[in-house]
Amino acid sequence: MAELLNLNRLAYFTTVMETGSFTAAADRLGVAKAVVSHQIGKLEEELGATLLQRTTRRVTPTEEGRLFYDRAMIILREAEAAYGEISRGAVEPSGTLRLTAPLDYGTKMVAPVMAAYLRTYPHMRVEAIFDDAVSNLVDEQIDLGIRVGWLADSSNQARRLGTIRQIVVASPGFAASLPPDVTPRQARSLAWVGNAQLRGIGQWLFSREGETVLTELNPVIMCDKSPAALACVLAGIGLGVFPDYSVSDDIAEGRLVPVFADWSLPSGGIHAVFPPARFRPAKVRTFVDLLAAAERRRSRGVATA
Amino acid sequence: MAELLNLNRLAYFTTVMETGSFTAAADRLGVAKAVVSHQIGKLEEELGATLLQRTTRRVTPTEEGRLFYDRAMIILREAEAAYGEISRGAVEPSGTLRLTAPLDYGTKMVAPVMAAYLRTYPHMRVEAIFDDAVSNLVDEQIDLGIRVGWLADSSNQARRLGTIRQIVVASPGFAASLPPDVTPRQARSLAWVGNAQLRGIGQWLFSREGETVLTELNPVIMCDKSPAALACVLAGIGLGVFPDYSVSDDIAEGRLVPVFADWSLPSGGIHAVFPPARFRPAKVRTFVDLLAAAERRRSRGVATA
DNA sequence: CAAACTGTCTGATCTGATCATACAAAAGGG
DNA sequence: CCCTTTTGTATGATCAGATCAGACAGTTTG
Repeated sequence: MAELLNLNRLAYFTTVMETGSFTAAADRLGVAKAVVSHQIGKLEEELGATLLQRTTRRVTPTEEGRLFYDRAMIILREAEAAYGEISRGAVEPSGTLRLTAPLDYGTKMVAPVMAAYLRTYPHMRVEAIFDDAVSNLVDEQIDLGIRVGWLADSSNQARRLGTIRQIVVASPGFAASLPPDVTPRQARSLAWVGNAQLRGIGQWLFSREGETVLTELNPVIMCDKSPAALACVLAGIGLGVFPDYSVSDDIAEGRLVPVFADWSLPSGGIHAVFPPARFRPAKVRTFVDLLAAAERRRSRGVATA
Repeated sequence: MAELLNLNRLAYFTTVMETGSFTAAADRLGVAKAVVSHQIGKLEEELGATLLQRTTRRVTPTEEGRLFYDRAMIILREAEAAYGEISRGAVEPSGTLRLTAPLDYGTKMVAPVMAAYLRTYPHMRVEAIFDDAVSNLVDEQIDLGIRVGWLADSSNQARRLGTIRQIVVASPGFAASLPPDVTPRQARSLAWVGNAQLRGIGQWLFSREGETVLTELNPVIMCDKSPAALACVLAGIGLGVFPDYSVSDDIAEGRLVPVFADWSLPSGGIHAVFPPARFRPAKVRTFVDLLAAAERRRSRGVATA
């Protein structure tokens, strides 16, 4: 495995074969005649065979030359195809996109984007892993991770797609049972549905026009999965804190109502995180663009609602 | 057709893929780690895509990397095969040997060597052009030319295979009709069969132990093909001058007898001439070796006869 | 926490590709 | 037959880029 073949010389050789002249080949390649002459000489030396019979006037291939030309052309075509395929993949999505997203955000936001993505790029394949907090993008060979909340990772590159607001909601029935002038200050005395998915379980910071209230909630039920917690709130068990995207439909259709609507909780970010790489494949870039657009649409919708 | 792809980097990449490590790849390639790192980086830059995910601890291919590896392996295998095929051709005969030889020498000497050659290298093909004085080896794509007599060409490389002696012969019947003490001095008064193939038609220089006779012959028949001239002599029309190889059989079997046996005519050379080339293919080299051996055998046979 | 190993970076070095020019040989034109 | 043009090659200067040795930061392992 000692000596490497210098494959770059193949292009010189095939060009000479095609043009039938060193001078013409040099022109086409944009180098000096002497370079072509030298490179062909080196190639012949490597092969230990004469490829081209050169009179001062004409250059004709030997039998070896003709044989080698066919092989060289195959190699170059193959190489061009390989380079093209990969380089095109940098422009146009191709292959399989492996992504991961939190379950609730995934079902609400990512799944529709996946559908749109597959409509736009029908020959793509998508593998989605809907799980909260995936360990390692590199080990799992994941192209794209969606993280909602507050980024913990540091080594991965990330792009912010949007913002989540956390909203306190209750079923209309439960909301009606609350005192009309209730504020977060009475939070501890109310019935809460806890959601282990969101951080800051212990304390929540409510704020309104510079006025802030830091309070502990008092979960009467603690669920470790968002959909379960949501189901509890829908059932009228108590108040719950959820990211806007997961309750917006229920609010719009009257199944839930916001509570403390003029107060706000700390907002988190929605981030796309990528494994460390010099270049971002098109399949990832386009998907993230789609998702970001969906996020912008959503935030406008929320803003106007 | 502007930018050339640097195909040499493919070997770096495949080695990293196979060893699964930059360090191991560097070892196998016999270069520094930094070189491999740099070359892979350049390759990824050329492609505009990341091929290998590298943690400090492990290196895993991306989807593009795995895809590209397959293509790269095909290319490298193809290249190795192409180089091998040609390089092997420099050691072991392969392909087609195109040769040219004079008709008479060809039928007597070259044809048997061709037979032996094909027995030794059964997968070879030979194209023989039996014609006297072929114009241009390069234009006709001829690998090997046999020239008998006196070399005129200058630009081609040549190798001397042997010597021809020219012999004056006659049929036994015609020889019997000659005066027993006839010498070349009486040449002009004898009946000659002319052979346009041999040069020096006009005058012949006979020599014996320092004694020389320059004389003109007197052709009663002039043939432009050696075999025809030979047929005339065999028919007893007159004396003829022929190269030794073309009459040795007839002499041995008594159909012809030498005349002026103790005189000699200018001897010529038998040469193998080659088109200008840096390297001589094995198919040519081996054939010439065989022919040279046959010539040595012949000259010994003549010497002992 | 230390040791070993990873891939990458840095600056010096040097191979080898490239260039501009000159040249010999051959073909074509007058 | 001379002259011009065009061929591929030779030459020496120049420069890009490959290579190397060593240092480095990060991770895994014990």
